[in-house]
Amino acid sequence: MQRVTIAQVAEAAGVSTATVSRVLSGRGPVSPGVQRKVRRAADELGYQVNSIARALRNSRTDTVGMVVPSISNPFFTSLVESVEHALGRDGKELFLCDARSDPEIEARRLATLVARNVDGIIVSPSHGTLSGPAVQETADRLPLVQLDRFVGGTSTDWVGVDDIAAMRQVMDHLHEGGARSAAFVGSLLTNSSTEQRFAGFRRRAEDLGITVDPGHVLLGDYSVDWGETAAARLAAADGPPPDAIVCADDLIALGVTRACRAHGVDVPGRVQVTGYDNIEFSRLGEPALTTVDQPRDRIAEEAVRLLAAAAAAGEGGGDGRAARGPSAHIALVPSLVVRESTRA
Amino acid sequence: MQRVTIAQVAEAAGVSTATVSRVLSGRGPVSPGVQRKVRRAADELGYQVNSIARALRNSRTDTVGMVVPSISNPFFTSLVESVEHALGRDGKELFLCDARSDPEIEARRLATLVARNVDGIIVSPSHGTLSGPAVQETADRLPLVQLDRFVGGTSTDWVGVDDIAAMRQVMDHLHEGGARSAAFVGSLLTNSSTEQRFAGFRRRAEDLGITVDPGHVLLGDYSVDWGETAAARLAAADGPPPDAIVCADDLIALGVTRACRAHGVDVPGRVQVTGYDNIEFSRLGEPALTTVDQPRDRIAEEAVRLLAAAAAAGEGGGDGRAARGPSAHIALVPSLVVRESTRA
DNA sequence: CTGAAAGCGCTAACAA
DNA sequence: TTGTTAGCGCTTTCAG
Repeated sequence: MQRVTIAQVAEAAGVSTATVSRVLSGRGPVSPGVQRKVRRAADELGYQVNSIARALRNSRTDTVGMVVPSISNPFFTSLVESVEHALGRDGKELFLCDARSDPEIEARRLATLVARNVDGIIVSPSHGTLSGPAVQETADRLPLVQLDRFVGGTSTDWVGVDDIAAMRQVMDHLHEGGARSAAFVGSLLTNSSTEQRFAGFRRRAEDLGITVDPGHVLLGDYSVDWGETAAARLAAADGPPPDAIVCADDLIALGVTRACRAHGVDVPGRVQVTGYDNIEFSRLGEPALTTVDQPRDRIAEEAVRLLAAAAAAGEGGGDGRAARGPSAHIALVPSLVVRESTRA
Repeated sequence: MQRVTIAQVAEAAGVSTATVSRVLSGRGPVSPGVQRKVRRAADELGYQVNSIARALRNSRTDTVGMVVPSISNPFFTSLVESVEHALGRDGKELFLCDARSDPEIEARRLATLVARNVDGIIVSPSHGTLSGPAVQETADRLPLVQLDRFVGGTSTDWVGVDDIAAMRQVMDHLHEGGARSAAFVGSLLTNSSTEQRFAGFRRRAEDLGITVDPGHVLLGDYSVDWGETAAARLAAADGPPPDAIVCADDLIALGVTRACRAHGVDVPGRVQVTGYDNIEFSRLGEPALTTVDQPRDRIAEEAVRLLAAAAAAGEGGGDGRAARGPSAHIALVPSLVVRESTRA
């Protein structure tokens, strides 16, 4: 069962391949009678475009590549869903890649996407510095938008949230709940999310006079396990424990609350805990997490818009990248979702 | 910045495009000296294959398409990870599609994958019957393997677990824990997972003399919300409540245990609860879930193997599909993971 | 061992 | 309105 080509349809309909192409891609004038004939022949033969051939000819694949640090992190999967949805409206497809939080794999993925002639790339870089070269190199060849995280030393469009502002809200809320000291649990400072969130945390803590013991800053990775470990360390440490534990994401916070429960530490009575991202499971912890909601749909929409704009500019303006103006940095404002892990 | 083509490399190296192709694709004999020259030229120009052109020429994309009902279900994301990993070893890429549990979207996705000339398709059909036509039609054109779920009336390869055997283990375990009656919470019986699991549940319950009140079979969808709702309904129903609640997946079970906690129903003291899939979050519930672990890596490996075999058969044996023998049905044996939501 | 040339399936000038 | 033709970038006979 060979695939049906446009030539076979043309023969069956008694017209030229050009006409078939015009009918099926809906471009160019064709008389209604011929249109019907062609369509019928195509249907009968079960014709389906060969989008590889079309892509080669048009040098456009109508596909956008997306690279995320980890597909098993619910935050990224929901971001992927939002992006896919936003692309769907433009009739574009998404080619998804998982970098496994490894800049090398990430670089390979990016190269693959370039080789596959995707029309643009959306990437949430795994590493705050090591991801730089590959991201920049890719951006030199294709429209590229960084999402959520970004990497230093690159000049590309970026869409994400204002982590500093978010942390301000978190700290103010904890302060109102009576927190006088706080701990921070995040990942190693090798990605912009943690960096920014930590910076925001530290800055606002200072403003509010909230104490941050140097031993109360624990950096590991974005996982439930790390949250549990970190909480255990805080419990075991000398000196007074913190009134609040601010986590760089919900997975960590879920681990922290779990460990607190296991050790009989009351949340939020004894210690308040906050997460970040508002993943679906954040309300399932015990107690349900107070967290920061990122406007994923908006983020995705903006990213898709920027990509489309870049693609348009690239087509018109001669040699692509260089033609565009300075890169856009769009920071959306996240909102605090208060649940039961903090004191209202 | 135009993309570098093989022709430019050829010119720079002072050889023909054929030679460049031979060097870069590693096929055909080329003298070492020329090889070096070509490679250097390619590096300097920053050449990268155009896999679209290559795919058109070879009619092979080295890409496998995968369609899952929902990318936000952690079970499927981990299955995706396993598949991607298994494919990576064969130098193949994964094109992932989310069907949003909608057979129509699913059909479109499948058609797109065919149009894109993927080398094969792995699909976990959204619906037990409505997914049929599209899956069968796709399977007539391309190597296709159904994963985890399958759809009636199709003859394609399938890899999954033996749900009946799994449920036997679950029921035996609950029985040992003293269960005399049980409820089942699943999705509407429109996919094979729920069907099989329910069948296994019912059959073993009968064998063991465990009572199943007709009102204690609740069907909704695979979500935490539905689990909560179902638990509330069970609590509100007349008559004696069940000793055990068997859930068709972990999300539902998470919802059920959450609702039990909210209503002050002791798990597993008052009622035992089981999940299915062993997603990462299953151990985070309160209490941690007893569940069924699916051997995802094995499932993924088998699927990839079947796909490769089908592709090989298709190439050799004239007209693809029809040439192959009867389809393979591989049911792996899952294992029970006992945690705290049941009585040991 | 290397080069010339055909062609994968499609679309877009250009002609008719 | 329709057909003819060239060519996207690559690989692969077939000659040399």
